[in-house]
Amino acid sequence: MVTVARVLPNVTGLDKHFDYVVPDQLAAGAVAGAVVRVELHGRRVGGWIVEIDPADAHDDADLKPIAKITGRGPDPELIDLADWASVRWVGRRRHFLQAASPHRAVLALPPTQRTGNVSEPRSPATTELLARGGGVLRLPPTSDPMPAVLSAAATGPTLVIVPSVEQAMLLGARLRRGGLTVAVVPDDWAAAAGGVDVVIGSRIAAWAPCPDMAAAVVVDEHDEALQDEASPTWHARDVVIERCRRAGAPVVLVSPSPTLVALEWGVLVRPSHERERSGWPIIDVIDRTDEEPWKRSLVTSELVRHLRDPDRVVVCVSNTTGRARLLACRQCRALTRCRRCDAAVVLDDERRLACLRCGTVRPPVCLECGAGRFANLRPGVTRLREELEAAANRPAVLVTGEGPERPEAAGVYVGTEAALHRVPGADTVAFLDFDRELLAPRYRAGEQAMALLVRAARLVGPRARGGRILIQTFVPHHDVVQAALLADPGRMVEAERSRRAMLGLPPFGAYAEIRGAGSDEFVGSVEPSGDVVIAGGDGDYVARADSWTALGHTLSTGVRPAGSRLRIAVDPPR
DNA sequence: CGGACAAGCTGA
DNA sequence: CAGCTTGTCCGG
Repeated sequence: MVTVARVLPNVTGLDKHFDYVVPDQLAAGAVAGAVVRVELHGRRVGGWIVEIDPADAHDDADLKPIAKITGRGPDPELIDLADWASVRWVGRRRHFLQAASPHRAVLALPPTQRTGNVSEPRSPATTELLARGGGVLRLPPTSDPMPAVLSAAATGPTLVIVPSVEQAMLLGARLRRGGLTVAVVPDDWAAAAGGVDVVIGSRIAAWAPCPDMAAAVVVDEHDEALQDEASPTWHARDVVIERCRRAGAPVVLVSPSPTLVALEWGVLVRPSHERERSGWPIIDVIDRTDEEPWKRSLVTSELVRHLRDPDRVVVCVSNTTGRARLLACRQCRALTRCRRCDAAVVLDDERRLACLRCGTVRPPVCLECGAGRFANLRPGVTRLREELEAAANRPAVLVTGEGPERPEAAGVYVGTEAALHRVPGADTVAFLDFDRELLAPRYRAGEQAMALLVRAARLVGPRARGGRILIQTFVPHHDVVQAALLADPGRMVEAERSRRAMLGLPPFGAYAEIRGAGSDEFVGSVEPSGDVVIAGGDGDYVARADSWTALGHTLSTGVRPAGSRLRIAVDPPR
């Protein structure tokens, strides 16, 4: 009786498994998840054992032997999770198994190093949520997630996801100083697999080993960095939720402004309004409808007053990279908005007003006053820095994605969103043209705009330390603006919920974009089923369904044409 | 994916 | 019909 191992080769474009014989001398390491090398079509390729002695094994006597066991890989639970994710995000299993594997070969695991030492103050709210089986914890932007993580770690081995590698290293170091054993993945993959108190990392940690996992914490659940922007567009929050559901472990999603997906998934616990308010900076809303829109100046008198304060470091943010143009009625000054979904609309080639978010098209007539002439409010690009420098009477430094990682020190910075990442500290953040974020033609625009405010809040600090955010907008009563102003992110939820429910958008529906060379053939090969609707044409499609499983299973029946550069993006962030 | 091989095309 | 290109299939 020979042992047969089913192997998934780590070869791009091939998502099939093959059976091999396990030679006696390799029997010890030939377990499900092991990283191996096998001969395939005359070449040595890497791969993973996905199953030992499968029931439907290739029964030919001439199976080739496994050539080598390279090292450890994902446990069987993670292999199953990769199968689930390959349907959920219509990706190849290989992609997820790679995420679940160490970067360098791991031959043996270090011994378990668990202390269970949790000494520092914890978060009673987290403890309560964990006891209830998990949920959503809203914390103001300037408060520390560490107590929540400690509360989880007090229950046993804990998986922690944070948005960036730097945050993982920082929080990991703090947890170590607190006496816990910590594996920062992917570097400490072997230690994580051996067993530690806390396994922590960026989104890839959703796939990290965490034996006997007792709980998981996702820090900054709203952060876009938790989703892979390349296809498959998997989201670490959703992977962790499914992983913990299977393992019977509770998850706590922590965020200053939880997404609608999180709020639909679990119960919300939030701090007292006083505590939440004190954790936000002061928000000043500058209503731009007070000015003449065709003057196009982003340099308002209120902004100038702040720029001229020599004691404050001011960061001015204006995202000029976006394509969406902003129009206002020349007669009544009202911003042109979509009648159906409220997003900003643009003039298309046929001089109609087109919504880039929901596709609704209407004649070029102002909804407020019926006039037919519009002013383009799109501001200038690099000239802005000069304008602000002149207005501020002190030097202003330009900060963009192309510039240096650390800009030279200055009192005034002007830049794109990158400035919020690169400027080391500030007293005031001014969003010169917040409507571009707020009304962007993406269904998550509101949440993404709120995420920018959260980032700005962390840069300037809480109101007690003088932290201040200026928001220049034509829509001062927008839910997102009001939510920030009142330090109550819950205020933006209801409107968002009903809009998404009406349009069948996540979490009330599932959708995916299919585009690129080969998409016409792919869409033609999909077997229609259930409520899945695919619309579009000419290499650009949108598929919709009531649920992710229906969508994923249906799209998985599609055949990717050989050599196609097809991109299937399930719930893409942008 | 990338090699093998079959079918299709060309020029003598 | 050799010699070459193009396309499709398959791998254990």
